Amino acid sequence: MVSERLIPPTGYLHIGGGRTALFNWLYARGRGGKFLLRIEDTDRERSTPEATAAILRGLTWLGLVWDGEVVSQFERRDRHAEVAREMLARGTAYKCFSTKEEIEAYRAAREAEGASYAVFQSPWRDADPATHPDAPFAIRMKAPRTGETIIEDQVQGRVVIKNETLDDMIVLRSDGTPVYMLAVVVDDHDMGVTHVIRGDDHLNNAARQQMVYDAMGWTVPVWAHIPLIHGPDGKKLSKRHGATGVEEYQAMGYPAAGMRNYLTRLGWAHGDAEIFTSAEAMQMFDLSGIGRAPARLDFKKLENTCGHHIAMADDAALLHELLAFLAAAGRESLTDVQQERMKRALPFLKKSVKTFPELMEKSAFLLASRPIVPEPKAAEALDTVSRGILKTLTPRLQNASWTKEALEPILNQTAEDYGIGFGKLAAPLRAAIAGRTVTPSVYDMMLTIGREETVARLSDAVA
RNA sequence: GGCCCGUUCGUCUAUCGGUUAGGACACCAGGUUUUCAACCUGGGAAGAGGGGUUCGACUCCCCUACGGGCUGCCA
Repeated sequence: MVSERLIPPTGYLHIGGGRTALFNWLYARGRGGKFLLRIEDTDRERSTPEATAAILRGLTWLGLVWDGEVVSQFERRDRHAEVAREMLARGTAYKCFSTKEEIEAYRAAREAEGASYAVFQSPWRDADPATHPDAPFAIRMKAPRTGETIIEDQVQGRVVIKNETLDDMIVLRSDGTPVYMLAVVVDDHDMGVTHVIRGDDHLNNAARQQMVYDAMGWTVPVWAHIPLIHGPDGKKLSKRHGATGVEEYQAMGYPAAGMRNYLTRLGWAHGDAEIFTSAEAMQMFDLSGIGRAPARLDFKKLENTCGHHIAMADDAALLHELLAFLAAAGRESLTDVQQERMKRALPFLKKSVKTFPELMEKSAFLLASRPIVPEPKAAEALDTVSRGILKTLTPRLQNASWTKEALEPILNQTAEDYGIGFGKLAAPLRAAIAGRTVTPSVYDMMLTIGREETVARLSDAVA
């Protein structure tokens, strides 16, 4: 079983969080495990229903379906407090009456003494309960002060932390609310999480969390701390790099399968495998293939990967995803006629396109409706001579069977009649059919829009 | 400041002591072609620096430099 924790502070699924979810998903699904989802919403100011909804939308778009109900960490706060009290009863935690001021004074004093760092050592750690004042208290874990805590990490290796560098972490605040570090451990234990795959910003925290497992006598999960994703400049990914939210990528027109493939390869490798389906990824994915250095986002490679996936996609599924993209991007949807044409065009269009916006761009000829207004450059291709050629061609198309095999001889013959190369004929045809100079193949366009529409557009152009 | 993690072509990476250091993206050149793409062929491009260990280091150890993380009654 595998866990995944996601924090919804800014109301969207960060691309790094998306990749972490993806790794968890691949690992769990590839081994018959469960992919569980928990929203770490104990920070009430940053957690809203909208923020949570955005995260679920992002995951859903990526195709990462989770098992069971989404667990709210905040709603489990009573259970967290219960565990804190149990630690108290077991003697692995104690009541600490030190105030914030006292703690600060302690640290300041140690610093004045020239200490390079100061772990707070509470005077209440071994105090006789009889001396406890009637005052608010926090519950602190009684952490070992000597020895080492060893994290056997599947990605980072064996990480040794000296216990003397860790203070007695507070597990329950003086207002009775649990602290995140306790909540994670309790939730993971209660949910039966066996593998914790998360960002390496939690690597140091793992030592303190492991102490909680030990204090409660619980089985420590398998740890795997993966490096974070950085921006193209190597710096931590932030807003100034542009897209950081998963949903932005949908709006930019990247197909989900391509995103998954790219994100899987970002920081993970399996020999020379580059382009693969999620099913294949599940077979190959392993914690040992994860790199230890942070990886940079490379939009060119993302595009290339997406191009492969669009080309591999099933036409019906692709059309469906295209419509979803249009909705996500706030663009106008396709009419029935446009959808019909799109279905005919997809088999050839998908081969040369990397994103949905590019697909739409190349679909301009099929999206357009009569009369086609040529762009200036296209209009130049419709000079008097060219229009004469089209005038000759048009009637020849009237009764032709609408297949490439049937059309080819007709166009070739027309070009020959005028003593011109095929290119000279294709230019005005492009202008008349699409109103542009850059289009898909003239045959593909004609077959897509059909005979009636083709003849009509040609007639319009020479009228 | 302290502690922890990291560093192979521009980018993502392979290599798990012995290789002409491989692949992919990107880039450059050529080819194909009805335009743009796509596609095909070829090319340039890397072990942060310095010490060790070893017959032999990209691989193991140490130091330095540079990145990143943690160090909270935040998550």
